[in-house]
Amino acid sequence: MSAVAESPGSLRDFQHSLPMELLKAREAAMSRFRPMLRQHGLTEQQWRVIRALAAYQKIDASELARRSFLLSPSLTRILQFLERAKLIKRSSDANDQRRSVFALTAKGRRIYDEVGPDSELLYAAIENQFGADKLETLYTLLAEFYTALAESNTAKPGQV
Amino acid sequence: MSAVAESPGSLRDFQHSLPMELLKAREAAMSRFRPMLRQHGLTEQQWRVIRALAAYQKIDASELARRSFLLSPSLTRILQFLERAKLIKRSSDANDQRRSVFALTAKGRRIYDEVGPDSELLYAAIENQFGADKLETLYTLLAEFYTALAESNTAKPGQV
DNA sequence: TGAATTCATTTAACATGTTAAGTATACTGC
DNA sequence: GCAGTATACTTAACATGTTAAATGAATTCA
Repeated sequence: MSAVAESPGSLRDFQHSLPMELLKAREAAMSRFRPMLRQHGLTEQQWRVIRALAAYQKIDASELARRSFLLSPSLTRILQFLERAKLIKRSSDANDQRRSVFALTAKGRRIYDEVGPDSELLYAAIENQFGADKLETLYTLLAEFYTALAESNTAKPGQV
Repeated sequence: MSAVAESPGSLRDFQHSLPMELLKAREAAMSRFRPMLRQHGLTEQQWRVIRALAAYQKIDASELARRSFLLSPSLTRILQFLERAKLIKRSSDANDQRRSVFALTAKGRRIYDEVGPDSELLYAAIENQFGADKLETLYTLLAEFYTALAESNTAKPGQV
């Protein structure tokens, strides 16, 4: 009984697992952003952190983890990297010595202002290529999926 | 001019970047599979490789990379791991000395037969919770997205 | 046929993902 | 006010992601 894929059209056939389809779609998009980010010397995750910081000025690591959807060990390393690169500045919360709060430096904001437009261009190209309406539908469906499943899940990235 | 998020409802607002939404949806699903796989001593990626091998008996590394959507350096390491764990067996292609071909061992097939049903249960739960029809729509949309973008992309995982 | 090129896989180096454990600070209830 | 517990990170260890380069075997074609 060698388990060659039975019922080839079935939803959960190999190649058709949901996590893999999500991964493939994500990679289709990321393969466009990654080279651009790399030219600015950033990884995808570093850019997510910078964006979060650009939007909120001063937030602590926990909040950053939630907003950039990173697990705290990854975030710790990324913050160390960005700090050494002088793109962000760390200070400590006076009311709670456990917390560190972070903010973009002038250099960090400069990079944000440089990368932002490039990113918008790529998004626009994707929207154009796939169709704005379908993209909207996809966003909605993904959000619904996330919500439907997240309710009964325990731990998720960004929820340290 | 501190760049606090303008137009909060816009499609490309922070938190609403497409790669991140795809990541979140994927994580919502994977957070269910990961603990189950871990109980069997497998990672997600190792399981993807085993599934591919279960479906195709004997395939070379390039084909495996395509079907499990892994980059070749990752696949190399995973194959070394699975080989040491005696779940797969490597042999060399007589017609092309550059290629290695792989197959599940008896032990490998046993694990496949054990994990498969557990995996099906989790899929069924997700299908149940999100709705089979919406899940179908999501699959379709993801495939369309992937196709629409992949055409003009150059390199993708699994395409070494 | 043999130099040049392509192809399949591996190695290297660094960044992130994932789980578990550690450290220090804050909080809670007695 | 202090023991016990919870919280906010950080470190450790191992697996994978990502890019570039290396190695060795096939292929091409002058």
